[in-house]
Amino acid sequence: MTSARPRSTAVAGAPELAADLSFLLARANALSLAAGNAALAPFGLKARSYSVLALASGDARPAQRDLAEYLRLDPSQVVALVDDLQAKGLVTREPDPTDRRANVVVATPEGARLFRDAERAARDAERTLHADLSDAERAELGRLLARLAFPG
Amino acid sequence: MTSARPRSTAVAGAPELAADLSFLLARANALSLAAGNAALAPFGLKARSYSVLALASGDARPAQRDLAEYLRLDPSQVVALVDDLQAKGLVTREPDPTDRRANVVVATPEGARLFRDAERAARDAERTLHADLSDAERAELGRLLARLAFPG
DNA sequence: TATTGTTATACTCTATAACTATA
DNA sequence: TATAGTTATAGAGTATAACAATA
Repeated sequence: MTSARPRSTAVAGAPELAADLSFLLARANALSLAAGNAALAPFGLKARSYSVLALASGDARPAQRDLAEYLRLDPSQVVALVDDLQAKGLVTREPDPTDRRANVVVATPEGARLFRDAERAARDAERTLHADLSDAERAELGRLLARLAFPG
Repeated sequence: MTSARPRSTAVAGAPELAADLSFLLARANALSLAAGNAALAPFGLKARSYSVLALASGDARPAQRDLAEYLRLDPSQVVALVDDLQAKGLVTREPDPTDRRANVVVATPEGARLFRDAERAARDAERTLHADLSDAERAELGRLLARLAFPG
């Protein structure tokens, strides 16, 4: 017979970290990332590759350097992510007419289609994970997080 | 002469991810983690070891398994973290009188002292990072994040 | 001179399985 | 039979430096 594990409860109420925004951010992100990766797995994507595909599917026509900045990745990591997506036929590297050093990353039609399907699954998973927040609270959280994520 | 990089701006305004709570969470966390690790480096700590030291400094008397659950780490990672802190004389492993399998992790006096100093530095760094949020907004963000971080 | 993309390398982090001692 | 801690190991993620082509 297992006891009710009172120690665990004590830790859960510990004041040392519960008031720490950085810690809450880290823990919420860990849960979100795990749920997101699980939702994206059937599409052969992870959070990273999904993000690259998302930006490649839009109108921004990002160079790899833009992806690195926006996603806070090292340019060398972007190389590997784009290599992988390109090998799967989901994105292409197009020469940037205004800068011959740069590759513009663009989704193929299949890539754009897969992104739309994956996006729906990701949104559903997020909705489930945040089920106990109201729409207004989700919107407020998004506004506050955006100010932390994009200062200045 | 460098141009104003209009592409970057276009990506920053891309609607594909900007509305994605998971993405905002990931990006905000990445910035927070980088700032936190930088602030903790002078103390020989990182976010992980700081969190362990924080819980060991409180009254919770956590077993390693409690630390693993609360910090969302694998128990084998906790072993390495506690080994490191113990080698530095900041925490000790005490036998749990109620369960001879379990080690209770407790801060030494030096550990508790270092934590207090590190905590101040971490709080200052966080305050700087979140300078454009009001106290009320910070509190609201904490409430919302706590509900994501500790569902149920 | 500086920047984009690339490669190579090393380092950290993470996930998994197996083992021991206890429960 | 299950759990706490440990060990080992492999894989993923991250950071760094160097290079060729181009700006």
